[in-house]
Amino acid sequence: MKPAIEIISERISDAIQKATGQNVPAIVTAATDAKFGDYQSNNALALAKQLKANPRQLAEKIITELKIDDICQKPEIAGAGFINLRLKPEFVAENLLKINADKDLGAEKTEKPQTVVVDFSGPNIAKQMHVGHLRSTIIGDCICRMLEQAGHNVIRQNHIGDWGTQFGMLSYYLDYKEIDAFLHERYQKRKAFRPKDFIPDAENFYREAKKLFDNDPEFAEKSRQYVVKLHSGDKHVKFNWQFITDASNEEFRNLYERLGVRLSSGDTRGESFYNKMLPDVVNDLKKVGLAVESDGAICLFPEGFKTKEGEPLPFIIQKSDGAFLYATTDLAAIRYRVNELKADEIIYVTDARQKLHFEMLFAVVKKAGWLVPRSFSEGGAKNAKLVHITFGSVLGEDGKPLKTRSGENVKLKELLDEAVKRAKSVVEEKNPELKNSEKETIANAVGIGAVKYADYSNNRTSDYIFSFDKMLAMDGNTAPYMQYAYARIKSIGRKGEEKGIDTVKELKGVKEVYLNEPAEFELAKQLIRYGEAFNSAIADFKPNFLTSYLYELAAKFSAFYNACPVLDAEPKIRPSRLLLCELTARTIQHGLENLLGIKTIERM
RNA sequence: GCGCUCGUAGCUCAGUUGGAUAGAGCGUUAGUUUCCUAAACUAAAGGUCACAGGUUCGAAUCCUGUCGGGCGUACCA
Repeated sequence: MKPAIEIISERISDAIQKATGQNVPAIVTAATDAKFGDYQSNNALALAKQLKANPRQLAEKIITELKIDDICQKPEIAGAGFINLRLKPEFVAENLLKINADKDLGAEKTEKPQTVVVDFSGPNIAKQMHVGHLRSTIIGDCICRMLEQAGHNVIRQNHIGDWGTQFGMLSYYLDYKEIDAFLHERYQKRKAFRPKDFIPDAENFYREAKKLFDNDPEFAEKSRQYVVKLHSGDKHVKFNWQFITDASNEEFRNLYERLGVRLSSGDTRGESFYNKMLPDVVNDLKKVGLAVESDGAICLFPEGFKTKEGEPLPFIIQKSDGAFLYATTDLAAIRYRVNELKADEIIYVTDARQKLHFEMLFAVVKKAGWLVPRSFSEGGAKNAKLVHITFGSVLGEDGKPLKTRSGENVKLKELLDEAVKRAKSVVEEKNPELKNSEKETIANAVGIGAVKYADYSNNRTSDYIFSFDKMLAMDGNTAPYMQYAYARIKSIGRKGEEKGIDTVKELKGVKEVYLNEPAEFELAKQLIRYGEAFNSAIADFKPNFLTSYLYELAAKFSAFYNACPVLDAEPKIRPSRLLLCELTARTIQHGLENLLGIKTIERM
């Protein structure tokens, strides 16, 4: 089902074609001010410049050709040449019934589904996830959910850091401290010892190992040998590696589940997965003359990148000691995704600091011609599209990157625990009579939802200041406000039952929609715009377009709720009001749960 | 040094790609409850869109420069 704004755009385009012979895309936006109507077209202003015509006269010509009386009232020309459009209540009412019949409430499917690989989250094994992983994980998940909603074939890839020197270091440390024997024993009795219980220890081990690595040359040397051993498949070292990897993955899965992020073990393709492909990556690039040696390292020099000294900036794919880098792994991953996963598009969700790396990476693979699957190298298949989606940092109240008092990264688990704890105390205060299990459910939904919603509601590209107080506030654009609006609607259903009103039956029987009260009409117009909001959110991968739509919806619902009794309405209009409630609840639920992965609750 | 990015109300942030008198929330002030969850609603006050030029019918948005913050810039990811 097409959003109103798209139908209007098409009509405007046609009218311009007829009036001027110009074939231009329509410029239609939501009106900047309610007094100008619902939508406005600014085409006349833009065209007048090109055609050296008077914009108001041009607007006149356009609206005489404009066939839109099935949707809008008579178009008005205002100001310098704006065409203002006001939706007809009949059109809104009819659309309300249409979205009621649509399980996706007007969110459109794409005409050409693509295979899209989304690379996100990417934590490191042997370490707990921290705030630094929050944004990639949840923004990446939201992007996947939106693409899936649009009908694309989405392949999630969790590029975890499970290889490299830091692991050799840790693995050797286990032997050095004779911890491995302990592990072996425990690992045999898995039931009594879950690998994830090991993670907090692993982190301390990691810290100590790092200290030794930096200060003890012998330890450092041994660590490097362990990397080589792992590389060559040494059974003992491999065992240590596997144990830590399993433990970490279990920990990650727990967090993803809590966060409502859809990432399973099947989506994991860590650095280790690509390890065996790395020599070929380097050799193939050498063969075609793109990779050359420089200061002992194997590098590529994509055009347009400079060092501090103004020299060509290298993209290093093999260090002078022979080791590979993340650049090498990323190259191997692109090949795998293009050739094996058949990606039409690859999306990377990382923080903005990695911008340069991805610009260089993309330049290199384009030059190497790796974006066309090998089986199509004679031509035919088109280049896979590469996209780097960036985001800003999470800052503390002091405006600096969020850290604990001791200067460490804040653990994601602890952050979520705190949010849930705070939500719990609010529930205790507001609704002490609820069962404890329900309080827990509410606290989890609200606490975790608040953290996610706060992130989503900020512009993805800018930094934001993390504040429990703000994200858990009941006023404003927050998860609790959205969840509260939802819970109130659900409460109407329950109250109706108590009063002996069969709301389900009345809803099924609704044939006519009454939008006579301003609050009803405003809410209805917002409801039919869900598809429009979805389209703009997915176009730029900006979740904040969705949250601001949902917030406006909830605000309009609250105004309606205050102004218009539902259960006590006259029998004639009650079904119509129930429909407004029902559609609001479904839209909030669809947006929150399907697209943002935030739980709604029946009661709070 | 060079590159990227940001600077919008006291605070936290939007601003749909160049449109009309720049919008929300918090906070402040003033109201609303015999009524479906007041975790709500209604309204008011609050702005040199960092600064200075330029482009044009029109600029928070585009171009140039200045000031200020953040990030990146050859073997970490």
